[in-house]
Amino acid sequence: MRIGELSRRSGVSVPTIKFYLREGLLPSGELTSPNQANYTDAHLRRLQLVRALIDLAHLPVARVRDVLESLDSDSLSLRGRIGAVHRAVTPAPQPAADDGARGAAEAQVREFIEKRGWAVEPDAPAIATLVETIAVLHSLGREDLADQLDTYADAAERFAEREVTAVASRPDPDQIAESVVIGTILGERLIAALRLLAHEHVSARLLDRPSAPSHRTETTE
Amino acid sequence: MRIGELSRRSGVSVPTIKFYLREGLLPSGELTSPNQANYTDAHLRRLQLVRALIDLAHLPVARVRDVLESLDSDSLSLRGRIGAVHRAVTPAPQPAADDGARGAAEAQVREFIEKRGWAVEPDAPAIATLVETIAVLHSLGREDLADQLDTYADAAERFAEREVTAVASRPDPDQIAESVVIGTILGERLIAALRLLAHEHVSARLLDRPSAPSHRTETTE
DNA sequence: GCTTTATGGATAGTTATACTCTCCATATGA
DNA sequence: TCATATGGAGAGTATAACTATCCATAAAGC
Repeated sequence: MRIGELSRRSGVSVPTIKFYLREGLLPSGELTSPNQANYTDAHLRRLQLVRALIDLAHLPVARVRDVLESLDSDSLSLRGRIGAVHRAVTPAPQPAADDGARGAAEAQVREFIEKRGWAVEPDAPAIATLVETIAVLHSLGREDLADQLDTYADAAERFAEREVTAVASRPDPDQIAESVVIGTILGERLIAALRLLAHEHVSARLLDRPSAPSHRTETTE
Repeated sequence: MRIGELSRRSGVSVPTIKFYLREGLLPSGELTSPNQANYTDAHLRRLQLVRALIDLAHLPVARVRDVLESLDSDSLSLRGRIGAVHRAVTPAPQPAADDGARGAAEAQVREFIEKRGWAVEPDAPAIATLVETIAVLHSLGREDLADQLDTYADAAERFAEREVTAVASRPDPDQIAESVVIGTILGERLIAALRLLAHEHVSARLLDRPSAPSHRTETTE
């Protein structure tokens, strides 16, 4: 197919597709003449993935490129791929806590990882995010959340076990690579959305039922 | 304190603080004369919260303003506040799936919520995100993830129960409001970071141990 | 065969966001 | 008293993500 059909089928405008081609988010089609190229279903699929990463996961274009590059390099093992996706997806966090709080958080995280027996590289980008988040939680007085790390980690471990198993069982290496990307990034959105809904449900159950008389914004059930 | 000290103590530059004042992210200090104002520890704290939302949660300034407005309106119940924070935090997702996939996803989500007995408003923003995410998962061939909704929801419910309880037990209504914001937004980062670490750990355990000789981070298989 | 539309490729322009800079009249502090 | 800081307002800047315009050529419709 040519760019027009690719555009129609994906819902992405032709100029935007051209932009993605320039930015390396989409490989160019096979040229049949100097100004005609042939795009395949693989291009369509890739384009859908790009839109998912940009529109749904809100990754910046530069990060999407990083993700896709690691996806296309076939010299990586599954574990290597997972690491590459993590690095592409997790930017080094802007420092948002003061150094004191960060130091304490670092110690807490180190201890936590050791207690858990988690085999992770000490410079994994997620660790920096975790440290910064905990440091901020402490300086904002929500140490209770930071102290529940194990509760969250238990669930995270269960998720990870299922997810890694599911991904590893795919037959085709290309599918594996793509699945890592999709599962890591869209899975996060899924969990976040469900958590918000659960908040609504639980707050309705715990807070409206027992006492409180009339709310306005909400229908009282 | 005056703006200089606020800047030194928060690590935020004076021009940026002025920008936040203009944008309504920070209430102005009490004027003692036409060009002298007095800032308090509450300002410092608010500023730290703003930086956390911007640097750590990557909320755009306009969203931060929405969040803080709902935080400052004291006419809302706890449940109302939670809803307001959700709305401020969850942008309507860009359509990233085709209409067919979205329709199917909508049905799946409706059924799922009913089966769970979750009392949520049908136009909760998280539902739209959930629908769009599931639609994309389907059109990218990862229906297995979308089919595990209950696994994720079980965990989300456990999280929510703890979190809502913790927040509701705060004595001061102002603290409650702020806790909702912090817990909702930073809690998500916490969970996401732990999930990534768990991925690393689990992939090391499941994939390196069984067979493969020595990985270093790359190659082999 | 001829006109209209579409295409690949390149370059320039646009919009939005998040600051950052410059002024100015006034206030503070050494 | 005089350099420095302040509140407030307006203009300027950097970056990201498109969007528009050109052009020579190719395909499609008549």
